Amino acid sequence: MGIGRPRNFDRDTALEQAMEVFWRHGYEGATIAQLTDAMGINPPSLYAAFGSKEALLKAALDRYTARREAWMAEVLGAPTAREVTARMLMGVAEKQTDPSNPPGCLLVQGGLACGSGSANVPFELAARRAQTEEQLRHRFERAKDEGDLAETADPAALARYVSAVITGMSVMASSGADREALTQVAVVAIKAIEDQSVRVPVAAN
Amino acid sequence: MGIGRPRNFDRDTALEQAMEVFWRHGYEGATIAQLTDAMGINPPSLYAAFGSKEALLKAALDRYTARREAWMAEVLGAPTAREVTARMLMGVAEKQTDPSNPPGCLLVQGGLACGSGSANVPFELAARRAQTEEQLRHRFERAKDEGDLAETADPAALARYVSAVITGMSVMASSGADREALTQVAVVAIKAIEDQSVRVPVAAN
DNA sequence: CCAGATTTGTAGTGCTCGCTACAAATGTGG
DNA sequence: CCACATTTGTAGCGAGCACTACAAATCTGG
Repeated sequence: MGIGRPRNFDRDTALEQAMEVFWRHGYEGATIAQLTDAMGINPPSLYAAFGSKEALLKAALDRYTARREAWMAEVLGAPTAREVTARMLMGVAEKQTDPSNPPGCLLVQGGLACGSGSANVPFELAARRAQTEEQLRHRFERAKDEGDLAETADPAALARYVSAVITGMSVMASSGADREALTQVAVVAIKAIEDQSVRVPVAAN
Repeated sequence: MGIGRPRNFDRDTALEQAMEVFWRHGYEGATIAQLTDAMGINPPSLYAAFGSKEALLKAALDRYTARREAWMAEVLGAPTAREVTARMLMGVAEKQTDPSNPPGCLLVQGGLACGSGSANVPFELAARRAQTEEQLRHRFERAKDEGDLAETADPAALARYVSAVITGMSVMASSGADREALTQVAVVAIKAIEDQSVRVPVAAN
């Protein structure tokens, strides 16, 4: 009783290529032919390894979010809410214009509106975007506890705000905005957070 | 020589329904069957009246932007940059959660990433979004001339920022955010503009 | 009331979609 | 070296896509 013929492609490498296709064309815009072509395999291999087009997307989303976790941890480790926001938005401006990836964010480009047959794809993407917002909210709540954010500040509202700016930057990037344009947006956006930060009088210390 | 059988549907009414379908499902997600069903006509009538699916989308986009022109004029008529931004963002929060329309903005929901056969649709949408940004930039340039914005303010950057926030709010709305959540975002976002506004000492006048 | 012009509804067209049946190929265990 | 398990490439499945050929229907002008 043998173990069978071994597959001759690397699952992670293939998934990486699939992610790029979804990123560039969206879930519905990406065809199986494009995917298998980019992955360097044939349709049966794709279905044996991932199950379906939608399951392949979810695997790609998992890979995408997992890759950003290390960076997110670094961002959230900044000492103040202002610094968290600054690192976040400046990092986003950089990452979303990284020429080694398609522009924008997979969680947005993947598909905001889909046909009736793929109605749950937008929900899947929205749920993953919401995770980032929640991480920011927790961080801002901590900042408020630590006295870093003003007593009147609303951590949930601030997190929603930063999340919205990130999404807006993502759409801008996907439609051709360059790094400088995104950085300008980030710089302005940060001011709204500074406004709610407790200013430590540096000279007085 | 007769004039022919009269069409028995109203072009504008049908276009209105088509716009809703594109808004809800995106360009690629909307099928001709869904469109003709919503419009209450048959495919040959659609093609005779609009030419093609893509031409129908463009007609819907024209209708969409034309409808917003009156509102935009009112927004841009506000006396200060801060007030323009406030009216803009608060209005967006309201409009994008108007239950009589699909949530979000057609210029975003229409399709950020498309398949290779519809590659110019995202460009078409981006160009129309850019129009709003340009209107804001002109208004902010005027505000700077009028001394309403600080000398150090960058009208183009501010316009890009407001445009990005609008887009971010649109995506949030499309994924279920309610009016209150969007309003919170707007309130925070406005602070970044206030920061660059020249404060008129009210009590001193 | 007829001739010409246009729209209508029916019923498809060819094409591409996501997905899979099948047999040859390639590995391991006995 | 043979039996078995799994993957591979080919080739094509039914379904749904955007779009249209066609003839009946409905108008106006004479």
